[in-house]
Amino acid sequence: MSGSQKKQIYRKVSPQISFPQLEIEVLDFWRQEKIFQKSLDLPSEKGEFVFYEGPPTANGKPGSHHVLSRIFKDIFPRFRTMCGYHVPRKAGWDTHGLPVELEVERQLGISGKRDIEQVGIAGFNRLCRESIYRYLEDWEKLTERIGFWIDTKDAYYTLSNDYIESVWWILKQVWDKDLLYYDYKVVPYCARCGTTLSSHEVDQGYKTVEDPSVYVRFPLADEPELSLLVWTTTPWTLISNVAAAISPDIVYAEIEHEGMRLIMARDLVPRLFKEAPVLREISAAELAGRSYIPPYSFVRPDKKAHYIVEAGFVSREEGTGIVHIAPAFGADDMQVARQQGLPLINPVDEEGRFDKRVEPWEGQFVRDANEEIVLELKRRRLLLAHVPYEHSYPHCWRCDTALIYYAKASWYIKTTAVKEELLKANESVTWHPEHIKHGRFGNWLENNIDWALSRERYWGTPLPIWSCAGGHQVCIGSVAEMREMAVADPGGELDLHRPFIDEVKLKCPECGLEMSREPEVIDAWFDSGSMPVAQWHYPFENRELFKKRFPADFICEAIDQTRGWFYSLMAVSTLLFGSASYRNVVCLGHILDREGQKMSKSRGNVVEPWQVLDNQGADAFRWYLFTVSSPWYPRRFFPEAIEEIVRRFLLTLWNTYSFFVVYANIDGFNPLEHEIPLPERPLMDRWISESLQVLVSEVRKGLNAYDATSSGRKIQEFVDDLSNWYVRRCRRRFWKSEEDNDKISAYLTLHECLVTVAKLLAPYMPFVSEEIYRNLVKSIDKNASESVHLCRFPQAEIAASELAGRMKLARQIVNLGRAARNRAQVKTRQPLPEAVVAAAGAERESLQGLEHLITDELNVKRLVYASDDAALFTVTLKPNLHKLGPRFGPRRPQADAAIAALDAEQAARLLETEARIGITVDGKEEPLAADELIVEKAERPGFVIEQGGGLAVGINTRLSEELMREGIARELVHKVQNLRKEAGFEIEDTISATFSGEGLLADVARQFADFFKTETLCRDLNFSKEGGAGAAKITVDGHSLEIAIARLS
RNA sequence: GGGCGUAUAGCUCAGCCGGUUAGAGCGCAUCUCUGAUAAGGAUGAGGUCCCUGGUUCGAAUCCAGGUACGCCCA
Repeated sequence: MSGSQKKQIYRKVSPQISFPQLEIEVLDFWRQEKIFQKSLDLPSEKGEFVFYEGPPTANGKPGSHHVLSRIFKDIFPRFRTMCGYHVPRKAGWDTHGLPVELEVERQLGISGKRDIEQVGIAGFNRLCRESIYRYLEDWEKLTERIGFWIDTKDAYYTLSNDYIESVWWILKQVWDKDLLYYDYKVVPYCARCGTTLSSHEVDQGYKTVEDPSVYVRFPLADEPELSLLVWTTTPWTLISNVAAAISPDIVYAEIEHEGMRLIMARDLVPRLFKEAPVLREISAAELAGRSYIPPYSFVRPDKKAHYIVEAGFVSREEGTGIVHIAPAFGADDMQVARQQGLPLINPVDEEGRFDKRVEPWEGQFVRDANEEIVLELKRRRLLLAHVPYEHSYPHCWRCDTALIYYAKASWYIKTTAVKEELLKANESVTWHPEHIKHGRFGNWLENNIDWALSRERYWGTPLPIWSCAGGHQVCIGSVAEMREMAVADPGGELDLHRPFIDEVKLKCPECGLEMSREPEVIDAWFDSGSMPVAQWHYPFENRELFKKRFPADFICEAIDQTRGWFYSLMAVSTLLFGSASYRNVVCLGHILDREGQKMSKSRGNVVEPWQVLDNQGADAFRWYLFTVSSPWYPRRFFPEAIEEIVRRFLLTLWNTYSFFVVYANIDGFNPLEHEIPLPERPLMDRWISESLQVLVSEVRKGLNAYDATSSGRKIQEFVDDLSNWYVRRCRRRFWKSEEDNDKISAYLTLHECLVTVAKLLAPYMPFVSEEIYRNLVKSIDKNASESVHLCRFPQAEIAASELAGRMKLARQIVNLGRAARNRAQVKTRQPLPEAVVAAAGAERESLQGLEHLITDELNVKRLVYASDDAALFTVTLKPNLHKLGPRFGPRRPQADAAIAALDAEQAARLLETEARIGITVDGKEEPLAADELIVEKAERPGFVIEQGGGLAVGINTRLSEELMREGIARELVHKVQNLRKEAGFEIEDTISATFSGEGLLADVARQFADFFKTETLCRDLNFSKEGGAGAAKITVDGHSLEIAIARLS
């Protein structure tokens, strides 16, 4: 029977594999056969599993950090699909907002709102719309290449009219609940972009900067020789000063310093001055109400100002205990001003520049004026000290300009009114990792402030609020409503963006006057938070669909979305429905570079994903990200790390698979033609099959709990066992010539393992698992699913027995034996007479049936159990602290001593026979049970012994003549195998061999001719005196022989 | 200043409920095996388990305080 004449059942598999190449082929297959669509069309007995895609801003090329979130968004939906759920995956794109505008500003070479308006809003917004699509192709390409199955054909776009209309509807609901209001507030403001930033935007731009901190003197009006000492880090706000705040809880003091009399908090004096005598103490009550001479008087206040007020927020830790108040530029200041009826002085325009009232610095950006203001104060001898102050200060997350706090009117959503509901909604969410729930996210909700919704910008969802000169306002909730109320219906298709929407005038339902739209657009975060509703154009369409797909079972984004999308989703759905829009969140950590720095475009340390995808492939990339560490930990990433994955895991798996295919093709083995029940298969098969079943249930459990990491690691361990123990130990069963049950069992078992592993791996590594599945299953079974992704996820079928433990024991013994052999310095190819295992009765029993495995692996003739330990080992006794610690407590040292005093060997024997032994502690008899002591054995000379894990294995190295000759025979086989390999023969090729020369080697060859012929597939063995041409000379232990081989078949 | 997280071998990471000699992979050195493997195996070098204190018979593990780093807030 020659294998090569049989039909090749499986497609030939090369051990030389290019995974990227393979993946491209699989992608083609998916595309052609519409496998993703088919997976959505599968019968779904478990119902819907709802996934929401957090819309990325396609405002730049995707990087490796996007790969991370996109594959985690992929794995769980794939898994759920295989478990029988219907998992629709609608893509989405975040298309509005400042980033887009900035990109266009750059493109046009303009900057700021004035420029934009000069260009014209219509043209500008048209460019914004176009800019969105520029990178979309890159995103879609990457998405497909990494195997992220998401429906990009049916994506939602936040810029679409339908989407906007849904957002309007949401805002109308909020309006109707009276939660939308317009108010002055001091807000973080980017003067360059001319816009207010929401708190979650501010979060993204903190940077450490150095500002001038100044100590300034405010002379009292009625006592100019006595001054208040005031501290501030924003000198430019002194121009807008209206009051000085003190704390009723602080004791103040009058001090003398360089001839000046100053007032400040008593306890802070030593921090500022080495030597400054306290003249007297002053209570806050004494100071309150007194007037002082303001540092500047460019602007005349319209109300009483420049006196001392009391306020709660004044710090006793920092500064002087007296705080300068500029209501236009500080939230606390504004609050005090409201309470005290103080005026608001704001000589700063919307671009952050002083207006003409501040003559010396007119037109200067306020922060840039700091330095000159400090100098000017110094000239007037109002400045006492000027100390650089390093602190974390917010910057615009996009344009990097330092923000200023600025009194502005804008639209707010009163989220604080639903704070309790937000907290309640959060309780219904399962967070991974758990600590986010009551940590970062929970705290954020606890400290909730109203959502600053409006942006004085251009490219965004327009605020659907119109107002009239009569002071009336309406919020419209649909396009139809707008048309109905319009003075003149715009007719036809209307782009709901600015400037077109601004041209729509409404008739005031109350006074009949013409209403104009409020010019603002809304925060793009509100767009993204609206996606559960707006992606369906709900409630105008898809009412049923929306109900079915709300809330999401699963969402996944990086940790920076805590205050971003995670919050906006939560806030919108709570405002609308009073509940959360997601049930499970996987919150990913950031990807860091080799040095542990966050990857970002500005740092220039972004690893191009294509580099990895082209060299190592998507599966390796995915596997690395899934298994290297917990997904919520920040992880360092560099391309070389992926190479190890390929070598250690992918190739191991691939070669196991290729091993199967090579031999199954030689034997024409088709698993469908055979059936051998597991209990009738050899022990090795039962062992690996049981391990597989344990693996299946663990992986299922893990993925159900959104834990891809530990499940993945377990699969990796299994593949290692499969390759490096099962296949290695069972090789001969595959290439022996008899086609008996033993061989069939091996094939069946390996086939089952590979197929099941392919299915387990499908959500992780969708490409290679597809290849393995299709070749091993689909090619022999027309009725099988055409893709592994259309299969059901494996389910554990049999319970594990004690086999795993037995195998572990055997492998431990093998490990010890190998170590012993190594130390004995005898080549493994040289058979040795025996291995001696010292094992307890129970252990011996559990090794039954595994002995040949050990002898074979160690290449020894027999396995012997040491009947009397004392003959092989010296014995020492140790206390079992686990037991004796609790029992003796503080008396343990004495107990230890008593144990040390025992005769170890005698005691060990006693323990074995009686299972107990007595010691005396503090004059008291204390009987010890066997498990309260640990018996350790040490090597005795004469054997090479290794021990560990309570086991000991000795190798007997005595060599007989016969064993020596057998060793030589194996050496000859080995050399000939190498010759075959070098000659490039196929594994199944038969050969003829001619040995030339006389002496020990030839002699051994004759003696072991049969063995030699079987091992090397030699059909024709000849001996001659003289070597022919092409013969190779081999040498073993100083003896030599020439060998020539030739292919027969 | 506050919150959350992290800190274990040169690198990447495991170490549950406190327990005996703290592990794995990669890398390095020595040896070895091999007709599936780009692999496998053995041994070795390499550790202040971030620091300090506490609880305990016993702490990498629990508690408190601190340091460093990351993210977030003020």
